[in-house]
This record gives sequence, C-alpha cells and structure tokens, in this order.
Amino acid sequence: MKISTKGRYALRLMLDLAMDNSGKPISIKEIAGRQEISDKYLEQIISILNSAGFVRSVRGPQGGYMLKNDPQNYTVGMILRLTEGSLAPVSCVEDKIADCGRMENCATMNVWKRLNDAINGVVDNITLSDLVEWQKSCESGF
Amino acid sequence: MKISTKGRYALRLMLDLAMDNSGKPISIKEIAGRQEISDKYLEQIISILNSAGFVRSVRGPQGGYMLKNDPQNYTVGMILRLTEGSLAPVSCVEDKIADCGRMENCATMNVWKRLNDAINGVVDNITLSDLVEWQKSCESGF
DNA sequence: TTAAACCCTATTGAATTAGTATGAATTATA
DNA sequence: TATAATTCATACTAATTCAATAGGGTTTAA
Repeated sequence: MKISTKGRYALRLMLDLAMDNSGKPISIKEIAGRQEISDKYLEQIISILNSAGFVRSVRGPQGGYMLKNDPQNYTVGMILRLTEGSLAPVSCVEDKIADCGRMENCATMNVWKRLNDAINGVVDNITLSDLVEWQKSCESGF
Repeated sequence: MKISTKGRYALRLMLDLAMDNSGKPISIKEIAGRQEISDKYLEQIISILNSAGFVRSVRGPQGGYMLKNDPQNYTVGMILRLTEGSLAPVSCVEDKIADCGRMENCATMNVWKRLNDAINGVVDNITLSDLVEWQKSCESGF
C-alpha cells in the first residue's frame, strides 16, 4: 500500500519545474542534482510525463524541460495516476471494471469504495500551484 | 498502491467469523469454501490473526476459529495493519519514523500526510460490526 | 565540429506476492 | 484405542514488480 519512487519522484520533478519561472528549460541533470535522484532514472520518469504532454522538452545544449501548462492545471492525482497507474486500493473499484464476480461480499466492497473516495478526494484537490505555495512558505520559514 | 490479498482475505475472514453467532468454532475449510479462497493460504493468514489474539482457535475435530471479542471491538484498520503492515502511503509518514532526511521537500510531505490522514480516517472508523450490518442489509436485498 | 542535452531499450538484483507442499501436533468420536 | 478432522509450523516456488543501471542513439547550440 505504498506509492512507489516513480510517483514520488514524478511529483518532486513537476514541483521542481513549477518552482522555476525563468522561462528557460531545465535539464534533467540539474533537477536530479537538486532532488538527489539518479538522473538516468529521472530520465525514464520524465519521458512518461513528456509523452503524456505534461511537459515540453527542448533538445540539444541548453535544452531541458518545462511545464506545458500553468501549475494550477495539474492535480497531484493526474501526476500520480500517470506514473503509478491507478490509485484504487483494490482493482475492483477501478473505473473501468464494472464487476469482479463476487458482489456477494458487498460489505468489504463498501470499505474499498470509501477508501478510494478518500484517496481521490485528497489527490484530486491539490494542484501543483498549491504545492508551490506550500514549498515557498516552507522555505521562507513559516 | 494496492491492498494485497492478504489484507483483503483477512477482512473477509473476520467478517465471516463475525457473521456467525452460533458460538461454535468454524473451520478454515468451511470459510475457505464459502469465500472461495485457498484453504492453505487462509491458514497462514488466520495464524497471524491468531497469534495477535484477534481470534481463538480450537484444535481437533469440530475445531476451528471464533472471534475473541465482539465485532465492534475490531476496526478495519486493526485488521489491515496487522496483515498488510503499515497503511502509510510513504514510509516517511509512518508513526515510528521521525525524519527521512529530506525535510526540504515539505510540500510533497504535506501531500503524503493528508493522504495518510484520509486513509486512516476511513479504516479506523469502520468496525467489524459495521461490516456485519452492511452485509446483512446487502443480502436481504436493500 | 564538439559536446551538452534529450531519447530509447535492454538488463539486473532484490524484494514481494500469492500461493503450494509437506508434515507434525492435537483431540473428538466411533 | 484407532481414526480422522482439524490446527500448527515451516519450507519452497513461480511470477511479478521495483528501482535502478547500462549503453547506446539523436538533436542542436555554440
């Protein structure tokens, strides 16, 4: 019942990009250094974000990545679902799945539904710009 | 980010025991048959519940297991944490851990804390007797 | 032309998952 | 007392996932 490094790193990566407002692309190496994450591993993760259109890449020297949209357009849920896959605590409550063949245990199903709702309620209501704000107030010592 | 079969089976197992009020022990085989779970695997799971004192065992023929306490004394959280281990979405927010060495990313930490609270808020506020009630109203067609 | 960056795919060691398998110990009952 | 039903204990395993590492190839600014 853990979020893997993939999702956690992706979130830190996106926050790192969101914290920057220079307008210039930021290289993997730079982010990996700041976040103390293997740059080769980060490359794989950002490629997922790239092909999903979450970031824009600039190749060649002075290249790197930047957010494609404004921070308030990304929820934590979007980022985690993209990198982690579904956040549903059991596959039965995943959107696509209608039935898992054991509707007789509806009581436990109810638990998973509530858990799922609670998880979604958190991740779908925090945006990258919330994270930026939190991070800034944190770094300034409040 | 999934609850494993261990936790899910444990919950169905405990609910199965809670649904019974005959006062007689119920065998693994019986439960395994009803729940369509491998009895050998269930054995392993119930042994965890047994050594934690959640259930009482009776050996020999006509033996089996029964709940040690009333259903309202077990929360879903107790059962899942025992069988799954911590339900914290990242190890940083686990009770025992004070610091994970990267307090600089407090923004993402805040996400994990909220997620943790949301998860605990669900599982710690549902008891086995809630499950029994849900299950009964489900089976009766409401 | 060079080198800094992104892009792509394969490999790997460790851990976890979801069970199987085997047999021992206990005990009600015929 | 013999049998069989049950719990108890431990070892094993195939498949998958995790968290990287490795080794290149492609693009492009300077």
